[in-house]
Formats: sequence, C-alpha cells, structure tokens
Amino acid sequence: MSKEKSSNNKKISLAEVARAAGVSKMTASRVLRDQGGFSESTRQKVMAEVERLGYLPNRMATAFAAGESSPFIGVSIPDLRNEAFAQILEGIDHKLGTFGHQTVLGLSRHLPEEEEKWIEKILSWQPAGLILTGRVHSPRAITMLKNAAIPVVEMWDLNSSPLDMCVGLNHFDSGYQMGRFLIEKGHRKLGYVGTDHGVANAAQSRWKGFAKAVQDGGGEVCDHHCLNDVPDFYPGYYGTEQLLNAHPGVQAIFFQNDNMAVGGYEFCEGHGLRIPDDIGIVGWGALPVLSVFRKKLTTVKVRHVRLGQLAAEKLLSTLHGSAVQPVSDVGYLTVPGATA
Amino acid sequence: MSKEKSSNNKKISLAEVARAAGVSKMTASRVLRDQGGFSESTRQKVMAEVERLGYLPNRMATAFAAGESSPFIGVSIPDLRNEAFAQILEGIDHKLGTFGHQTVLGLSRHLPEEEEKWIEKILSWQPAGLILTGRVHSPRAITMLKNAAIPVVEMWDLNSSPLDMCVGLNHFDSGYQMGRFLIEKGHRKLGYVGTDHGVANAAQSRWKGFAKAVQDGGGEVCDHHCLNDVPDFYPGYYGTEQLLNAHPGVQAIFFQNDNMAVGGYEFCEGHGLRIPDDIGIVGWGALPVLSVFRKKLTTVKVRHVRLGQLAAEKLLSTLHGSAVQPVSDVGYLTVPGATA
DNA sequence: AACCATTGCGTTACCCGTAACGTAGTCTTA
DNA sequence: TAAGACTACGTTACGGGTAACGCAATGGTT
Repeated sequence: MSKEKSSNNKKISLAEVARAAGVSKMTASRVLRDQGGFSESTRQKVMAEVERLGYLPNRMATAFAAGESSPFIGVSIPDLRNEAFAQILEGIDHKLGTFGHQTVLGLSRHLPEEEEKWIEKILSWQPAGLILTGRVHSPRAITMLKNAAIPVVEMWDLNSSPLDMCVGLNHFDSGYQMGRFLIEKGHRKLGYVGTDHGVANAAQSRWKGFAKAVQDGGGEVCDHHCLNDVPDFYPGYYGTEQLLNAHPGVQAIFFQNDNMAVGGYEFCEGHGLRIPDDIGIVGWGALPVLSVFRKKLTTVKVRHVRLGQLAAEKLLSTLHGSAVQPVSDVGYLTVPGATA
Repeated sequence: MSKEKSSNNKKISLAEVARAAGVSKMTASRVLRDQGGFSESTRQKVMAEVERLGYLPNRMATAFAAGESSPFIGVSIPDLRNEAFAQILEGIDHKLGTFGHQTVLGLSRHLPEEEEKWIEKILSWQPAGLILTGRVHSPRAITMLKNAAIPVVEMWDLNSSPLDMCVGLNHFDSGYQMGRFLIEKGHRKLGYVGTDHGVANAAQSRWKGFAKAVQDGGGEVCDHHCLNDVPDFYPGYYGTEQLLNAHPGVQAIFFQNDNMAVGGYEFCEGHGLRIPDDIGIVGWGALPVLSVFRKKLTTVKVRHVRLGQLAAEKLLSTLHGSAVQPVSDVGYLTVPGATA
C-alpha cells in the first residue's frame, strides 16, 4: 500500500527490531533464523517486537551480504498470446516456485533486439540464471551472457551446440514428418501458412523441414507468411485466404500452429471447400481448442508444460551444483486426424 | 552460462576494475555513470578494463546503497491458460518494461493460500510494488501488504474500497446486463456454465449478477460449475453436457467466457441442437477465437490489454510520486451476436 | 577452589556500490 | 603573487543483513 495510507510509513529494519527488543542486531538475526545461541526469554522479546512492528526480512540484503545469488530467474518469451508459450511459462514458473525461485518475465515480441535490451537490464539486477526462447540471440547478447557467468537454458528449439544448456524438440524434423505424411497421402501441391517476424525461429524450422520433405517427395510448396502478426485464429483465416488467392489448387495446408489451422479451417469451410476432400488442413502443437473442435485435426502433439518444467529443472540442478545433461529432447508426436 | 564453461568464472566487481585501471572505486564509478569529474585519459583506462574484464554493473548494490527501491514489480495472476489473463499480463509487462521495471510473476492457481505464500516470499525480496488479481486475499496477506508499505494495485474486479488502488470492471453488472438481455429476448429458463475454485472471484460475480437479473425478470436459473478446472474449451463442452442432462429445456446458456462458450456451442451443435433457435449461447470477454468463429457469438467485450496497462500505469505513477485516482473502471460492452 | 566447556550474547568486518566530503594541484585574476 | 575557483581525483561512511570471532557469566568436574 502507498505510504500515506499504511500504518508504518517506512520499512522496519532488523536494527530497529533489535533496538526495541533491547538486544543486538546479531541476536535478533539469530532468533529470526532460529539458528540457536539465544535464550527463550530473548526469543520472546524479539518475536514480540517483530510482531508489533510488522518486520519483514529483507532477503536482498541477506543475499547481498552472503554473496548468494538472488532468487530471480529471468525468462524470455516471445509472446503470451501464443498458448504454447503460455503453457511453457506455466511449467517453468510452477517448477521454479516450488524451489523458492521467482520468475522474472521478459517479452521479446519475437525481436532479438528486444531480447538483447531485456538481457542487459536483467543481468544488471543479478538473476541467478536465465531461460531464453530459441537459439537465435544477438551477438552482444551472447557476449553479455558469457560475461555474466550464470547458467542459461535455451528452450523450444533444439540446439546441439547451445550457449550452455538446451531443452526442446527438433522443429525441422517435425515439419519434415508432416510433409512426408501429406506426400504419402498422394498430395503434390502443398501450402504453408504461418507468421514472419523477420527472424529465424522454430516455426521457420518447421516450415523449412516441411518444404524439404515436399521437395524430396517431388511436390510443390506454396507459402504465405503473415508479417509481424501473432500465430492465432484470425491470421490463420486471412493467411489462408491470401494463400488460396495466390495459389489456387493447393491440396493441403500445413499451418504454423493449431489456432491458425482452425482459422484456416473456418475460412475453407465458409467458402464451400470440403475438408479433407477438397483441401487438407494440418495444424501443429495440440493446443486446447482441439479438444472441442468438430473434426479431429491432424496435428503434432507437443508437451509444452513438460518442456517448461524440464527447462526449469535443468537450471535448478545446475544452480544446486548437480551435473546436468546439457541437451534434452522432449520430442513430438505426429497425430493423424480427419482433416488430412 | 555455467561457471565451468565461461571465460570469467566469477563476477567482476567495480573494485577489481578500479584496481586494474589504477584508480579508486569512486573514479571508476564516476566514469561508468559518465557523471563527470575525470580526465579523458582516466576514462580510457577505466573503459578499457571494463571491456577487457567484461564488467557488468550490479544495480542491486546500487539500489541498495542509494536506498532506492528495486525495479521488481510482483504480478499475481491466477493462471495463464486463460487468455484474458495472458493479455492482461502482456499489457502490464509492456508498460512496466517501458519504464525500466521488471515483472516478477506469481501464478496463484486461483488459490488465495498460494497467493499468500507468494506474497510473503516476494515481499522479502523488496519489490517496488505489487499488482494482484481480484479483491479476495487472505487476512495474513493483507497484514503483510499493510506492513510492506509499497503500492498495491488490485485489478480485474472493481473494488470501491481497495487495499490501495484498483483497476477493473464491474463483473456483477456485466452479468446482470447479459441476464436482462436474455430475459428481454423472451427466455425464462436460463443456464450458466463456469468453473469453481471454491473462492469468490470475478467470474462468480458475473454469475451472481446474471442470476439476479434472471430472478428479477421472473426467470429460472440452472447452473453447472466445473470444479477446479480452467475456463477453456473442453470444460465448456462437458459442462454444457452436464448442465443439459441435469436441466433439460434450458433456453440459453451464459458461459464464464468465450472459450467455454465455444466448447458449449460445439457440444450443442454436435448433439443436434440448432443455435439460437433451440438454445442460445452467450460468452464473455471477446477472446481471439471469436475472430474466426462461424457464427457471431453474443458476448461481452473487455479491453484486457488496456486493463493491464492501466494497472501498471497506476503503479508507476504512484512510484514516481504523482497523485493517482485510486479506482478506475475500464468498463465493458455487451455485444449482441447471432447466437442468442 | 581452580579449571574448562558451554551458553548467550556483543563487536567487527564485509558484501558492492554511491553520497558526501576532503584535498592536492592547476589555472585565473586583481 | 597571493587569494580564490576549478579540476581530478581519493577517503569515509552507509545501507541491511551475516560470518567470524571475542568475551563474560554460568555450571560442572576434579
């Protein structure tokens, strides 16, 4: 509460508690940490003043004094509209919270320069570690991370030579698998609808994997990338419209994720296309919307929450001094449905 | 990166830079802050060592020394699967980041005791302020907040006598409006489908407002609450099934939010009910899924991102010493569609 | 009764920066 | 040429805790 309104208009320090209780700071400190070396009567005096004054310990000072690291773990995420990242963040935060750490959020809006600015700021506030999304970071960011000497986990995209540690899945492969799947269904003219932030990211890897599979299978790929938009329902809708206008005769479309796929599905069905007879629709991610969608969508299942938990676990193990496997693959599962 | 791998295996302090440059800590500090009072040759010596040693300033020590508050703002959110909260958090983080603050996340999973535990932890790490969701907090949490003497914004649910400051909308009224809307359409047997975490929250206010309007209009209300589930597509689906099994003949259903409404819509349509002729479907929140939904859903539009921004602005203004209106109403808009 | 261990505290130094103040040397100016 | 202003630093103290150490009083042992 703001100062004007609260009963205590300044923070109470341990020294004030100690003075009020008629003991030294050190004795008060020992009582509060229940570390022994004090009498019962002293304990009561100190605790009575703690209660009366509403003392709240300042752990920042403690950590500062002891040379400990802070409880803060910086977590950089491109955006939260994307349910995949929201789920990953839930997994991370839950695991970190269980071990007494605090999640400090950084939303990069898919821009490496935003991530760089955030990394510089957060590093100056002494986080114990960082979790970043993806494998692409600005050169200056990489230098700063090297100097910071704290553990870093790159998650989402698998990276065989990470800065430090990595948890993710092979997006290229998952795209390639889906491309093969559609080729084997007999399709040859295939589309892709996604977003584009001018940056190499995991979605782009999926698209490249997909394109490679289609080319390897003798097919043709047409793509439409919505510039600087979020991969959600509506971009899926208008992206499909633009793709089909530019490339009539596409037999199936692979979408960046399930929300976009649902948007594309709605566009197709709303314009008289039968699915999957006239056009196939394929998503990615197994997002919540699929649980009630009227047709079982062909998609790729990813355990987002688990991915977040694993990223947090790797960081926590390192912080607590355990040896850690630097790279973990959480995998994916291609799930054939009724839409392709 | 972890210590074993990085070039510098410990953090470089200002004192080390100063020693290497052959000056005092204070001179190095002045150079780094470009605060004047040093010669060009000294500047070059210091900056050369900063570069060579990879020095990163420790702002925590600075803040500590200057008696400043930390940049950390604690933000407590029930869950991130709910897109409304994800959008609010984006609004908060973007605004806070613009002003050099850092968002520290706390996910309460709709449990006041989780919120209490998180508040205790975060307060001991000296945040500059807090943003909490809703108006219900545990008594101990309230005491701790009073003692902390930092600004607190309660957001989401409007609260005429907040702990400190408040930004939100009148959920009860928005539910009441929707109840009247359905009564005026001529419906009398009305349903509600939502979730229940055993806590008085904003969704419960909407439900109470809705029930009051229906009763005032001479109607009958039937409800189904999914226990401890997230208000997403699938709970909307199965909640509708359970409601309709228990109460056949319901003429329209008000859902806790749009995602649940879409789940309910899918259930109804999948079971041969025509919408809105056999049953009306009404959502809340104007969530992204509506942009492509095949029928225009009757809903309530809420500016979630704006709400988050306003909450952050209130906190920032208080922190920078400006006078602030303690309570702001961001309002809502009932949007009639084609589903009721 | 002298000795020693234990108990229960206090004192000092330190963590990493910055504010406030001190000071030696240079430059003006009357 | 001496007083005063200015430049370019250094020194000290401080913030909120804790580690390490010191020490007086108490109790038990021989």
